[in-house]
Amino acid sequence: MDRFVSTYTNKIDAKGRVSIPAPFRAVLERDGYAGGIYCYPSLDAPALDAGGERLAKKIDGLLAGLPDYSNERDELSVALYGDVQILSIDGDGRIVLPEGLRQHADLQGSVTFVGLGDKFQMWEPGRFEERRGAARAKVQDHRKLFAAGSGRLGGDGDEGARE
Amino acid sequence: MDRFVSTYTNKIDAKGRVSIPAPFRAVLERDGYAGGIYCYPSLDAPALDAGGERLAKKIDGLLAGLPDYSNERDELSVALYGDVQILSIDGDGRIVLPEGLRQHADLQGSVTFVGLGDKFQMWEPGRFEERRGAARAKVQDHRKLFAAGSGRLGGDGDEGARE
DNA sequence: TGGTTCTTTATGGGCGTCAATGGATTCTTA
DNA sequence: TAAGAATCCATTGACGCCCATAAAGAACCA
Repeated sequence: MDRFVSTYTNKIDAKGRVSIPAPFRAVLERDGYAGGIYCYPSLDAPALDAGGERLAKKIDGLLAGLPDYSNERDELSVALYGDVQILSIDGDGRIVLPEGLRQHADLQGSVTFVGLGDKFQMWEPGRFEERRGAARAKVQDHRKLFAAGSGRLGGDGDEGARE
Repeated sequence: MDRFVSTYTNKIDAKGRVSIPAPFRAVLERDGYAGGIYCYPSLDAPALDAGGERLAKKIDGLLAGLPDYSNERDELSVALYGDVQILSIDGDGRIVLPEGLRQHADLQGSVTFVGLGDKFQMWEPGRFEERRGAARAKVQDHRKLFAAGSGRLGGDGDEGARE
């Protein structure tokens, strides 16, 4: 497996260090680890997005689709690249979160790492719980669509009580 | 045979370990076992859903249709990937249930494994019995309707209590 | 068919390794 | 030289891995 999956919560110590969950580190290494992770404020949430080389390439890909010197490209470049920080991972698998990033996500005592496949996010644990609740509600809404389309996943109507 | 069928109840030991029923393990191995099972809280029941690679691919399939970096994708990712835990299976066919998952399903002393074809669920035995009872009642209702229609009267002793 | 042996499973426990965390020490650079 | 940053070291607790036991089931043989 080479995707970020699952959620973990780790502490920030007095120096602002946080351990990256070991499973995520494993993914990063497989992903062509170049000494650090790419990290930037999420565009639409009080959280940080982060990932390895694959994520960087995806961003490149997005920009490649837009014409050079277009307003759109400039804006996106700034939005995407402008706030990107490369955070180096120390010998013990920890990163230091710079003040700016920490502020955006309102991170203080601890951080929740959320695997999202190609990338992962870092959340203030409380806020993440809220978000998770909302996301679940949304999935419920979409369940009918899933069921109608690509086959059944997740909860199914019969509640498992069959024999 | 390559689907999860039947129900089994196993104990949780002092370390939080549970044996996965051997028949389920056999299915998992055939399913392209990659070192662990995918497990997440059921969206609409106090239970856990779990499965192997096949289940994981279904989740990927759901997300594959959505554009990168859309709000929608992020939200679904949170609910789908973010809630998923990969539980590794030890040499004796056991998994450890993390606190969060255990809470969702209210699991304490033992777990009932319920085969649902592509995946299986884990229930607190008492709760599962309730569900099963309710389901049976429904089945009975249906039977009465059938019986009234076709002449044959229900109400015999076995009450559909087979498995 | 009845009894016996062998295999598989579930379950409990011990132990070594690794990850997370906190603190100390060295290195850089202003 | 002092402040901040990066590296190294130490502790603790969790987790993976191995073995032991017992019960249940299957296969086997008389």
